Amino acid sequence: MTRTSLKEFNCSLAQAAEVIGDKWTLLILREAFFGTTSFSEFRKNLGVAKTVLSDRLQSLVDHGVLERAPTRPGVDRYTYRLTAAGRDFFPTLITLMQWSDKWVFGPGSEPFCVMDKETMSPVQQVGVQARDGHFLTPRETTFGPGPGANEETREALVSLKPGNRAL
Amino acid sequence: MTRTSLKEFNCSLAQAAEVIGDKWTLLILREAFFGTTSFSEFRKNLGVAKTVLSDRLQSLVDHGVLERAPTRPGVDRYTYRLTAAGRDFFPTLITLMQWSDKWVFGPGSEPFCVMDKETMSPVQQVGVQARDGHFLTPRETTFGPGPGANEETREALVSLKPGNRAL
DNA sequence: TCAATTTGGTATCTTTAAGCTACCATAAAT
DNA sequence: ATTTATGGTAGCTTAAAGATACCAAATTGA
Repeated sequence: MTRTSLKEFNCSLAQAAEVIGDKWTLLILREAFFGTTSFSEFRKNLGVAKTVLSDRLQSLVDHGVLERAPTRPGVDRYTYRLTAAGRDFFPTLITLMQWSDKWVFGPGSEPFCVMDKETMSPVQQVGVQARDGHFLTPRETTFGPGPGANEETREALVSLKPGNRAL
Repeated sequence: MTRTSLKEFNCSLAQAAEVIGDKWTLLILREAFFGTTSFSEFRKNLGVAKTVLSDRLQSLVDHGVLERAPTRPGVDRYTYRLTAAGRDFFPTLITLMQWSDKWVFGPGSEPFCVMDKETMSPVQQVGVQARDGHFLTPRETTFGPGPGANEETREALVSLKPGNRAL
């Protein structure tokens, strides 16, 4: 009855879910982007239980999203910092924020504003773009096997015939 | 000791986390985008426990991401379909997939490929763009209060001085 | 300089959620 | 007429969430 792990899924989304598919993890990441680096700062800003914070930080370090380093050599104070892989979650977080801004808070009630530092104008709505740059709706896209698709993935894909897309 | 709810957080990310901050929910959403609409199909494709599936589908319906409708009138067979809000998670899911493609599977081992249906060429890497369309790294962005920022949010923002961004 | 506080945890315990098995009524297929 | 699929609910066991207590080292304040 062990909790099912998604590690064996031949699916990128499942792997991402394994890394950040958890409420506190998402908020810890947000804090990291805000510049939080120490255990106590995370705790103060999020109000999360120490045990849970400890667990999630460890998991993020294990997954290569954060790195833990002594704040000063020889002293057991630690600094958690985003790795390159961690910084690459930036579009994900922004997209999630924009979703809530639109569907939870609604236009005119957004708590935060993310801006281009240079011009101080808000960033664009994030979207999926075709090669020529125009934005695509889900209906205008389709899925195919990638180079790393295994037999199972291929089978799953043939069963979703074009007409099967219920979007 | 009730599990802390994020509903009261004046933060878009927290609200999004409340809706999809769960592994199975993310995979259910993926399936919905693949065109899955029935309880048994979700179950077959994901291998998730019925109780958990039932719970997550209900939550997604409650949050307005999916809608449940009788498959045929008067018969208790149901069809789960993405709402407009649900379809708006498309960029989020694609961004997550692209993250794993890069950091978990690596180039050349991607299980799936998302394509523009018209040209059958892969979609672009999703990113955060400035008004003029150029892509922004986290370091090139900054946060400010939005129109819906409350006092707590404003206070949290002043404490993150420019130099405080540890990116 | 000595006490108080902060930091970054771990250990233990209780409550809550995950997920397995069994069951059930209706509907469709054979 | 019997079997199989659908869309669940109930009940149970295990695992995770989160509160509390504790601790040693470092830092601050009087």
